[in-house]
Amino acid sequence: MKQYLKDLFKKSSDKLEYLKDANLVFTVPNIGSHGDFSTNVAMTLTKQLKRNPREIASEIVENLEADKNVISSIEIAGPGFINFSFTPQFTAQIIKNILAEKRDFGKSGKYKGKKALVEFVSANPTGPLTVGHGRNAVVGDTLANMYEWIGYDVDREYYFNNAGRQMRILGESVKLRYLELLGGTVDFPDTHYQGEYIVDIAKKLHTENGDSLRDEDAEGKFKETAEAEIFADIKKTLKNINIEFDSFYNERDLYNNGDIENVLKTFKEKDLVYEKEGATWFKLTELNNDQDKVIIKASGEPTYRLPDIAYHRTKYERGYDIIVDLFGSDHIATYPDVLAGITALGYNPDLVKVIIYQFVTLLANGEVVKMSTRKANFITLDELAEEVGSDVVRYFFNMRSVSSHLNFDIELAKKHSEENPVFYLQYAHARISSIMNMTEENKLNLSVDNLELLNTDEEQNLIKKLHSFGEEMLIAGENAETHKISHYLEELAGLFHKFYTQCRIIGTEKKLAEARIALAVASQIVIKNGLNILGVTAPEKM
RNA sequence: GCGCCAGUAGCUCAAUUGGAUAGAGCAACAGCCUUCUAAGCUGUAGGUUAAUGGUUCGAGUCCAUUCUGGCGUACCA
Repeated sequence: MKQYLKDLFKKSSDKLEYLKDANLVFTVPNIGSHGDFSTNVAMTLTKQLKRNPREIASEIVENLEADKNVISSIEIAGPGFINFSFTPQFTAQIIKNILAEKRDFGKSGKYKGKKALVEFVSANPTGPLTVGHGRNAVVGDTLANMYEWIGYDVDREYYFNNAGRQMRILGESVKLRYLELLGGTVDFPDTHYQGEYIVDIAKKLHTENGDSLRDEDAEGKFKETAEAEIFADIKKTLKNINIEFDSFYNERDLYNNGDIENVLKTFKEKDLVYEKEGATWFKLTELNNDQDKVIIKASGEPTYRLPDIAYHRTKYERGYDIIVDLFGSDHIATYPDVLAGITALGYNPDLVKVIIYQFVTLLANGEVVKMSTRKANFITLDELAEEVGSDVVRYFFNMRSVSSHLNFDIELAKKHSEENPVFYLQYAHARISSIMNMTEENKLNLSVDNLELLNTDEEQNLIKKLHSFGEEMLIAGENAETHKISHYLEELAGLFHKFYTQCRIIGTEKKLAEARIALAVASQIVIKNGLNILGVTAPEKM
C-alpha cells in the first residue's frame, strides 16, 4: 500500500516540481479517524516553499490521480497532514497474499545474499550460565532469527577463552575440592569458585581416578575436566531454551595460527606501538581514542585487546557483510579499542554493529540480588527455565528494549506466569486452531471469494495490522530491536481477540463466515511467523 | 572527577526514530459465558514524560545545565 502511495506521488511530481526530491514518508497514524496512512510531506516543505503547509497540502491533493477502487478518501488534517484511507476491496488482497505465502509472508528479500555473523553469549567456561547471561543468549539468538528473516545468511558464534587467570583459578578450585574429598583439611580461599558444581566435578574425578590425581597439576586434568563439564552444561542449558551455535571460536587458535603475532607485526610496521615500563602500548590516542592502552603486559602475555582485534579480523576475512557483537554494559569500554584496531588494519568499522544491553536486576523476596559466578550467589538459567518454561524465558528477555534495565522478579515470574503476555499470544493462536476444528464440523470452508464482506472496524483493523507485519519486522531487524516483535504481536493478538469476540463465524451467513475463516487463518499464519522469530512455540491447544 | 546508558500512570514497559489527543499489560473498580477456548472482551480510574531553560510550524524524542540510578574508567575478560 505504501508503494502504491509512493508511485502516486511520483506521477504527480511531473506537475509539482517540488515533489521530485521531497522526502516522502508514510506512517500509520495511531488514531483510526486519521486514515490508514499519513504523510507529513507538506509540512516538511514549508520552509523551502515559504508557504502555509495546509495550502501546500491541498495543492498536492488536487494533483493526485487516485483510483477510487483503491483509495476511498484523501483528507487534509491538523497542521497539514495528508491522510489516506483504503477501500475494503483493496485491503482484502492482503489476506490472499498471506494465504499464498504462508510461512514466508512478511519476509524481506532486502538483504538476500548477504552474510551476517552474530557473536553472543561468549561466556568463558568458569560456571553455569546465569539469569544474567540469559538476556544475552536470548536476545542474541533472536537477533540472529531476525536477520535471517530479513534475508541474511546468519552464523551464530560463541567466542571463548580457556586460558587466562580465571580459568587457572577454576582448575585450582577443583583441585582443592578434590583434595578435600581425599580427607585433607583444605584452606579454600574466598577468591576461588565457591559453587556446588565445583564439588560435583571434583567428585566425578574422584570416582573415576581415586586418589591418583593427588600430585596432578591443577592446570592439567583438573582444569580440562572442569572446562569440558562446564561447557557440556552450558550447551545443554542453551539447548533447553532453543539455542544452538554454528561455531565455537577458541581464543587459543589465534595464538596457534599466528594471527596475534601477525596483527602485532602490522601495528609495529605502522608505528602504532611503543615500549614503556616493560609493556607494549597501543597508540590509541593517534586513532582518536582517549588514551593509549597496554596490549602486551610486562609479563609478555597479551591483554584481551590484542586477541579481540585479531578475532575481529577473522570475521572480516570470513567475508561477513555485517558483524554483530552483543554484550553487557560492563564491556562498554572495550569495543572502541577493538574498532580502532581493526580500522588501523584497514577494515571498515561500520560493518561492526555493537549492541549493548543493560544489566538484569534480579529481585528475590523483593530484594536485589547481586550475582557473581565466583561467589556462587547466582540463579542459573536452567533453574529459571525449569521454573517458568523456555517460552516464558525467551519472551521475557525479548519484551524490553536492550537499552533499558530489566527487572526480573523471581516470585512474580513464578506466581504470575499464567498472566504473562506470551500466553496472550499463544492463546490467540490456539483459539484459531480451535475455530478450524469447529468450522470443519459445521461444513464451512475457507474462501477468498467474498473478502470485501469483511468491512467492520474489527475486521479492517486486523487486516491492516497483518499487512504491516513485514515492514515492522524489517524496521525491527535493521535497528536490532527485538522488543518490537513482541510489541507488534501483542497488538496483533489484541486485534484478533476483539475480532473473535465481535465477529462470530459459526451461525453467520455462509459467504461472510467463509471470508472470516480466511481472515482467521491469515492471522494465525502471521502470529506463528512472529512467534517463530522469537523462538517461542505456537501451540494448537492450551 | 571523566565517559556511556537510562529516568514516562501505583508497578513493569511502549511510543512507527521530530508528528496529530503520550499508549499497553499487571494491580484497583464496574460489567459480559445454555452460542467457534473467559489464558478472552467491554467500560471506569490513573500523567506537569525527573527538573529548568533552549532549538521550530511541532519535543517524551534534539541541545545545555542540574538531580537520581546502573555500568565503566586495569599490565582482569
